[in-house]
Parts: sequence; C-alpha cells; structure tokens
Amino acid sequence: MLNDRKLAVLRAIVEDYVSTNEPVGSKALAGRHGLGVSPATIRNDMVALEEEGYIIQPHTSAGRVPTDKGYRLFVDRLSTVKPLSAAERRAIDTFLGGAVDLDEIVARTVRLLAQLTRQVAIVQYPSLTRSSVQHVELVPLGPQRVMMVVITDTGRVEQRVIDGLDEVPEEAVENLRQLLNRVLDGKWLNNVPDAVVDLPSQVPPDDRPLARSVLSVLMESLVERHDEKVVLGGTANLAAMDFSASLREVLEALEENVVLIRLLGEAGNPSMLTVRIGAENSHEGFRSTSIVSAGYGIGDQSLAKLGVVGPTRMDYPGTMGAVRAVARYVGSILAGQ
Amino acid sequence: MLNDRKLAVLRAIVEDYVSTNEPVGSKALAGRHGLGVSPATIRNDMVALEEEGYIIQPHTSAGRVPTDKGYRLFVDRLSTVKPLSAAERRAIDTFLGGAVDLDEIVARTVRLLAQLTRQVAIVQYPSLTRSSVQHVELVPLGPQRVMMVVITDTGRVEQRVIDGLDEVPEEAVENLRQLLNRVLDGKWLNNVPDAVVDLPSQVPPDDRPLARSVLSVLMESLVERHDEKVVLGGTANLAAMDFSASLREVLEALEENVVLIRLLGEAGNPSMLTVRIGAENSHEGFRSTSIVSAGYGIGDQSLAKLGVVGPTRMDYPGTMGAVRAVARYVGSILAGQ
DNA sequence: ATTAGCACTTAAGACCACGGAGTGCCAGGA
DNA sequence: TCCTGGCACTCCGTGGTCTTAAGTGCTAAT
Repeated sequence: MLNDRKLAVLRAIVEDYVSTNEPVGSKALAGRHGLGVSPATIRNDMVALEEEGYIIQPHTSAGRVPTDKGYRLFVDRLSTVKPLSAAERRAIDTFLGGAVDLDEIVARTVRLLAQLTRQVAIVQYPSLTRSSVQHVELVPLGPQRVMMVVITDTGRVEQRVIDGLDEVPEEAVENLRQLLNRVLDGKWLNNVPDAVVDLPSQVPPDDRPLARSVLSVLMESLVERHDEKVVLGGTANLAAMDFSASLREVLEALEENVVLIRLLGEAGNPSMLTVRIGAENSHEGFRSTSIVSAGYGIGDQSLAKLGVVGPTRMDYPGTMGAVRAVARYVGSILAGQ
Repeated sequence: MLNDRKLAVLRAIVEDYVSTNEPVGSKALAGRHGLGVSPATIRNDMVALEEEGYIIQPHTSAGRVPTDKGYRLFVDRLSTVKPLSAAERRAIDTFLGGAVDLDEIVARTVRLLAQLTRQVAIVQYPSLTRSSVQHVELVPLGPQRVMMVVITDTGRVEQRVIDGLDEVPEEAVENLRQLLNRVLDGKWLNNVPDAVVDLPSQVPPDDRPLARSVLSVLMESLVERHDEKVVLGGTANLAAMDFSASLREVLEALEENVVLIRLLGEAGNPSMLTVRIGAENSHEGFRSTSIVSAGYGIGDQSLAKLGVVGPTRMDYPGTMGAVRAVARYVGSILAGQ
C-alpha cells in the first residue's frame, strides 16, 4: 500500500512542515525536493497517505500537516538520529567538564540540553535505588539527637536527624555506626532492607531501641521515599512554541514534578532513546507535545532519565541526537567522578 | 496641585484598570465609584493627572491607564495592605505546618505564595552567612579522603569531600573534629573565618597540612560560595498575564538565578515589604513587571527574601498582604524547628 | 501509472462604513 | 472659582464585501 515514493513524500512533508511551520502543498513540495514527479502525482500519493491517517489538511484548500501517526512512522522508519557536530561535542565536553559536584552536573546538564535543542529540558537526579552505599555516618548531636548521613557512590548525600530518643551513650552510636558500615558497605540501595532486617538482634539489648529508630529512618529515607528530584531548564523556549493546547496547560503540567517523573519513567527500554508523540503521552497536558528521553548512568547501569519536551512539530533527528549525546556524556562524567 | 479628589480619581483608575484590564473612561468611572461629581469634572482632573505623568491614554478617545509613576503613588499613598482572610490564614497554617525539613518548607512556601497571589513566586533559601554553626563533622572515607559536613541552626546541611590528601591517621581527623566543634559551635557563619584563622597553629605540626586543607574547603563552602539558591513556582500563571514585553523575555529573566538573587537583594529595608514597579527594576527583562518582596527569618533577623513577580497591572494591596503574611509564617515555622 | 489542465474551495488580506466610547472645549450656573 | 451639561471630534473595533493566492480534486490524455 505504501510504496517507497509515498514514504518519501511523507518524509518530505514532515521535514518541510517542521522547518516552515506551514501546511505543505504538492507544488511547493515537488519544487523543493527532488522527487522527480509532478505535483499531480504527489497529490495522488497524498490522498493515500491521508486515508491511512498519516497526514491531514487543516481545511479544504490547505496543504497537508503530519498527524501523530505520521510523526511516529517518520521517527520509526524514515529518519536516522543526527549525530552532533564536532563543535557541539566539544561544547558539551567543556561545559559539563567544569562541574564540581552532583548538583552542578545536573544543573549544567539541563542548561546544556535546553540550549542544544532549543526546547524544554528535564533532568532527573540519579535514583537512589540504583546506586550503592559508600559510607554511613552517625553523629551524636546531643543527648537525644543523632544525625545520620548516607553517602552513595554516585556522589549523593542523604542526611536525616533522628529525634526524640532516650538517652543514648556515645559508644552505642559508635558501635552501631561500625556495624552499619560493615553490613552495608557496597550494597545496592534496594538490597539495604534485606541486609539490615536482623540487625537489631546483633546489638546489645540496651541499644536496640536506638538501632530500631535509626533503621526505620534509614529505610524511610532510602527506600520508601523515592524523592527523585527533577530539574527543568529552557522554559523560555516555550514562548516560541505553538501548541494546539494552551501554553498554560503545558506550563502547569511542567510544574508537577510527580507527573514529570512518571512520564520519564514510562519510557521503554531505559538505556535507549524513547520518543513519545502527542497523544501517546498519558498526561493530558502533554497531548500536544512530544517527549524525547533517554536513560543515563554509569556504564550500562541506568541511574535516571533525562529528556526534552517540545511541540510535536519538532526536529526529531536533531533532538534525538542531542539527547543521546548528552545522556552519554553525563554518564561518562559521573563515572569519572 | 493634587487635591484629594484627584487622588481619589487616580485610586479609582488604578482599581478599575487592575480589575478590568481595560482603559477606564470618565463616565464609567463616575458611575461605578461614588465620587459624587460629573464625568466632565473627572475629565478635568484626568488632564491634570496626565500632565503630571500619573496616567496616559493609549490613544486619543480611549480611557486612561496608570503609568509606573501612577502605580507608585498608589502604593505609597493611596492604598493599604490588605490583610488575609481568616480562611486564607488557616490555609497557610495547615499547608506550611506539614513540612518536615528545610527543602520542603521552601517548596511548600513557593507553591503557597503562587497560589495565593496567582502570580510567579520566588523564594530564596535562607542565607548561609546569617545562620550559625550547630555541628561540624569529619568522616574519613579512605586513607586519603575525608568528608566534611556542616550543620547550621536553620537546618541546612553542607557537605564536601576533601580529596588528594597525604595519608591521614584517623586520630588526627578526630582531633581536628573536636577542635573545630569547640571553636565553631554557635558561631555566626560570617565569623567563621576569624575564628579559625590561627587554628593550624593549635594542632601538632604533622597534622597541619590536613588542617589547612580542611579549613580551605570549609571557607570556600561557607563564605566565598554564597550559593544562595532560589526556587520558582507558579510560572503557569504567566500564561494569563499580558506584559507589554514579550513572554519570552520574562521567562528568560526568570531562569537566571543570579538575576533573581540580585533583584531580591536590591530591595530596601530587609524586614519590610518592598515594591518595585516596572522600570524601577534594573533588569531589562522585568521592565514590564512589578516585584513585591519581603525578607523572612527567625525573630527580627532576616535570613533571606521571598516575593512574587507579576504584571505592573497587579492587585498591589492583596499581593502585598499575601507576601507579608507568608513571610511571617515562614519565619515562625523556621523558629519552631 | 503519470501528467496537464481546469474548475472549485478556502483562508487571509484589503478596503470601507459605521457605531460606540471617550475626549477636549466652551458657555452657563452655583 | 469651581462644577456641569452640551457638543463636535477622534479613534478603535466590528462586520461586511471583494479579491487574491494557494491548494485541492477530478477528468481526460499520454
């Protein structure tokens, strides 16, 4: 049904529409692209494409515009990811290289991604559950307060104050500290619960209340509370975009971190590029946007996701290239830390 | 020159224009407000107000619109801060009361402020230099790495890893830890440099390289690097605003944390409400917005600023009331922690 | 299967007329 | 001296008509 030329026509329509933002007609198309056939022929192909639902015309006598389904076919079969230019790669390198800690890596990444794609960038903080414990510290703050600090191999530090304890002797804290480090050192965070479950029985009976308090806070901070933060950048680029939905709707959706995290999480294979187009996005506010995302992490272990949000009418090859490149660079920077 | 009635006219113009977003004419004004004079009289007053630069008409035969100077007079002399309703105060209380740590207090505050004012809210993290040291911890991470954690009385935690040391014995770290706590406990952060300047001479000669490394990182993290973070909220409200400038310009300016911090910092008396109207803002991107800000802190010690950004055509009394109330509540919550 | 030609549709722009809201000014009245 | 009613004027916004340009669908010929 869809021979090669029809596909070529679809590709040309997508490319033209993305760059001009105007419905593309048969004549203009035959002129600009070297398809070697007349406008009339292209028109015939167009009605076929329209019947299949890949393109529509906004009104009778207007050119054609790709549908979500058309973009989907385009990214799946008609385009290849565009690698970055050497200059762009150098820019990434120097820009990300200067970061000193995790916060700054994330902040710079989001700026970079927004700048490269001229769209809204989203970067998720590396997830706790995918990293491992490097060190646990317990610090007595007073007779009844203890601070717990957990350091992970991705450079993340979580700290909590444990309050309302009975009088705790310093050496009990010290014992517990040593025990925790012995048991947890190098453990995946999601294995922490199993590792500590019988830990209270290993301390002297007098110290068990302390141990239980510390463990419950530990579990809460590491496991139950997936406080996966996300950072946004490039929202100014929204002003230049034109959604069929209202700008307000998109801005509102972008403010809901929970939504963003779910959206990134929905992506398929975590180490691959994922593209969700228009109505494929489950959240109402993103029905007229496309989201290109990728996992990033150390080695082939994906720690978190990053991506960009733009109009469905976006430069998919270029955007996908930028997202993929940035994800890889961030991974290598994290590994080098 | 400006008698009472002219001022009343200006006040009426501002109030009408703020609520209708349309230039207000003499007839409509005489009808709605009980000024007790005829439209013709109001017209005469209007030309006077226009000659003084408080109002302008967008074109002949249109109503009048307040200028920046008009708004300024309005907030300075013609309006009073509107206290929140009891329901609003209760809402603040329950909403902010549920926060468990500093991050969450800030996050909730920004949401609250955006919701109350229906504008863009900005909250600055409590400044380091205004708080005091509660505890310093040094944790050996390996033979050549030490982690330093500083906890302040505002609940903020700063941590740094000190790297590339010579072999450091554990007891040297422990000694230094005790010394630091003895010297710094309760100190204002901005007094820390003075307090530690002669500290290397108080440790055994062998440990001085370690002490110097730790101190230089300490100084860097606390003093030189005023990494005062700001958090934004309610950007979706931008969509409903109409600036004379482009939306993009405002969004861009809002993304520059440095600009926001400077802007908040420019405010006058830190414990008072500050209003900057239109061109009074030094930054280009905010020329068509007004910024209402206030300091907040524990007791009468101002730790940081918060505020909202909206169109010059904003409800000043209501906005000022909300900003002031939120600033006070946040202060009391911080004090209670 | 492709192409050229042609009649048809539609949105967008130009032009115009007109009603409404608002103004400035002037002369008369308290 | 200040206020008011009246009046002519200005300008914006709206709605109507017309025209143009772009693009389509269809048919007949290649």
